[in-house]
Amino acid sequence: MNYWLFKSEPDEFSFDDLKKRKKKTEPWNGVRNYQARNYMRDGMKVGDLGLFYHSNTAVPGIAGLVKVSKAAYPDPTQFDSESDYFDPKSLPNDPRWLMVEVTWEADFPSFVSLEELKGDPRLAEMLILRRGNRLSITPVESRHFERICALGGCLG
DNA sequence: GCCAACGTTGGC
DNA sequence: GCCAACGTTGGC
Repeated sequence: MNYWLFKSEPDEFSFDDLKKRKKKTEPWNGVRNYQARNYMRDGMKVGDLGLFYHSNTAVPGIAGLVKVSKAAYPDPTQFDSESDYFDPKSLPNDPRWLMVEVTWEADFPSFVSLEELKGDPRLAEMLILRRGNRLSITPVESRHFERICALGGCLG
């Protein structure tokens, strides 16, 4: 099993929004970065767990847990000229962008703020904490994942 | 294939 | 709203 971090701006789509979705599931569309796409394509398997991170908001941090419920497949928004995510250079017979689907898995009894993540020496090497990191999807080491779950009061 | 210019991200 | 950091673009 692999672990991941999914960034989302809560003003656009929050962890609570996910919980309110039908089947608590949402296609993770709109990823337009090759490295993030490759993580989805090459690394993500159904059943992998993810940390749902709120970015670009007053108190950034991790709101809860999601599970990858569908493996990578072509993101239809790349072919939709009405969509913000439309990519005229992507061809239907050779799609450039992929997405997975994520499903709500568990709330964190306590939100784990970015400040808290930064303050924990055990998490110092996390990709998300590296300067200038802007990837919307990053892999998470199991030791980091477990530590963050403990901070959030999840999974015993 | 270099690299300057540009647009975006995201914490603060 | 500022701005540092980064990815992408496109002229050469």
